[in-house]
Amino acid sequence: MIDQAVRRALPSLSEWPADGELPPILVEGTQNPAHGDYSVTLPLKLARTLRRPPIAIANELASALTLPPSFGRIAVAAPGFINITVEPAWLQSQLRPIVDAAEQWGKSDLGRGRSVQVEFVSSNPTGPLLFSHARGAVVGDVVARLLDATSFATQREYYVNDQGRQIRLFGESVRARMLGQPVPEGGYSGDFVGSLADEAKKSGLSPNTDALSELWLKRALELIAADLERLGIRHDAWFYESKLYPTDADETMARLTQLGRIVERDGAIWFKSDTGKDEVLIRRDGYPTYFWSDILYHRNKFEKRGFERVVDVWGADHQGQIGRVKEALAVLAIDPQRLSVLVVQLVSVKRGEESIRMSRRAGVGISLAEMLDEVGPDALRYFFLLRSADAQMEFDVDLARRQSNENPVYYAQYAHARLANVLSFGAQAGSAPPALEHLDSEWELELMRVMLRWPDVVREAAEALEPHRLAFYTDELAAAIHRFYKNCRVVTEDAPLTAARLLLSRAARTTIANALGLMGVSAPSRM
RNA sequence: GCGCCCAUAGCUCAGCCUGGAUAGAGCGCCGGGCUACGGACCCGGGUGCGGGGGUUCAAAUCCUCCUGGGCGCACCA
Repeated sequence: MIDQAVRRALPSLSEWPADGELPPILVEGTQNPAHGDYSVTLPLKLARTLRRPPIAIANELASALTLPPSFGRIAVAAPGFINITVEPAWLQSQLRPIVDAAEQWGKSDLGRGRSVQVEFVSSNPTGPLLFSHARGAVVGDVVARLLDATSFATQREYYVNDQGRQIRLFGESVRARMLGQPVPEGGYSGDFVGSLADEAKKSGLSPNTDALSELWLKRALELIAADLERLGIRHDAWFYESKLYPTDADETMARLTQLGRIVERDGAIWFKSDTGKDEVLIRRDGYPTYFWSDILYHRNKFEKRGFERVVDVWGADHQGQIGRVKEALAVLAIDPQRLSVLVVQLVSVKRGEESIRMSRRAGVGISLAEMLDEVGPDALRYFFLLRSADAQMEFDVDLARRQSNENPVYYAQYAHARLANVLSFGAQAGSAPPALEHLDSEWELELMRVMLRWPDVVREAAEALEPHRLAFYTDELAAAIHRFYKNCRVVTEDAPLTAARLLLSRAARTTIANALGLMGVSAPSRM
């Protein structure tokens, strides 16, 4: 709204700046409340191109700036800021709409129904999920929730590697176990293999490798889905790699051959890259490489299924593949910009004084289920969301399982529980028309200001694909709620004031419930 | 050697994309706070942008070099 007002006022400047010279963001929030709620730094930025003192530009722009009458006050500050302070009356008038919007509060039509796919987890179905998969799972899920909340038609997909040499090893490993033979080279051992062998024997399944591979896949995916379910995650689609053969593969191979991108060498089939580093697509032994199936899979997403955008959530150890997948897309005349790859950095686990790195190569296997037993889904999710995905992080198990003020997830949940409690306590208070104008203490005004940022937070987090912004916002909101609660008695003898504070409490509860909800963290009414 | 990520308070991390007015939060530490809706709370206390150049009226933020950590660079998965 303010942004538009600024844009409308611009033509009044004696020297109208070219549109292309305008920065994308004209209005920003201030850090210091003394400067008001919003500030416009445009005069400072324009000073150079207009060759005029910034303060003069600020004065001219400010005098042309018209805001809705009750909205706020405009002031110019040296060396060329335009500051805007929102009026309490305007803040107070926003409470009822928030309560009425309920779970819609914060949602927007940013995406306007455009289709986007979020592909995440997609871990090889070797068995139950490991803790090392959890971060990507949470990040992907919350990205999908953000896209849902901003009106994208979102699909959550899990890509299943059910093709290639590994899948044969599954069956061979179970077969070996059934027959009491040694584990095949590169094969698997352990509880999962044992239980599958038992199941096959009981059901009278013959030790046939293909059938056992199929059984493995089925059971492994069930376990994975169950682990994800406990984390509050459900995929809309499970896409099997084997679906890409032979049709997609043949079509794509024909296209690339026609484009002169295919070369045969040393018995293998290669992709000719502009980088000078060619990549194998089909190995000498006839099995496709991951690169080849990645190409087929992404072409399938864009061309066959018509997603406008695709978000892939990958682990840091797959970073190197981004460039070549995008190159292949470009060669196939698919705009690589339509693919966003979120790289989630590695997590190490800290227990006591000991820190263990969860890299795939290190082969450290703490199962996700085990960790969920220990810390629960809420703490797990919230901890991952308290870091930006592109920073390595340390997961402190002792802290996550601690039920005390040291654990940040309780701070936010407690704020919600407090509001729920005061609302049920206040329900007995008689109804009176709320005296909104009495919500004028610093704590009440601050709480309203924080609440009203919520839709911007959702939109910006969705645009940037940065779910951690939700967690930081939630923490800020919870702080404002706690301060309000401590300093403003809600239920009092003063009925109109009580009604007003109850309305504020309802609006705040709506906001924090929606914030926790978008993160997939529960919002308990008592704890 | 090449590519990507990271380096901000004692610790764990936001802020960087889109430069702006005294750089933030949690934990830990010290000191305070309940006659009333839940003390898992609130209030006060402070030290910091890894280093060097550069661009700019203005740099944690942009460019560059360096240092230190992580992950890749397979006819592995």
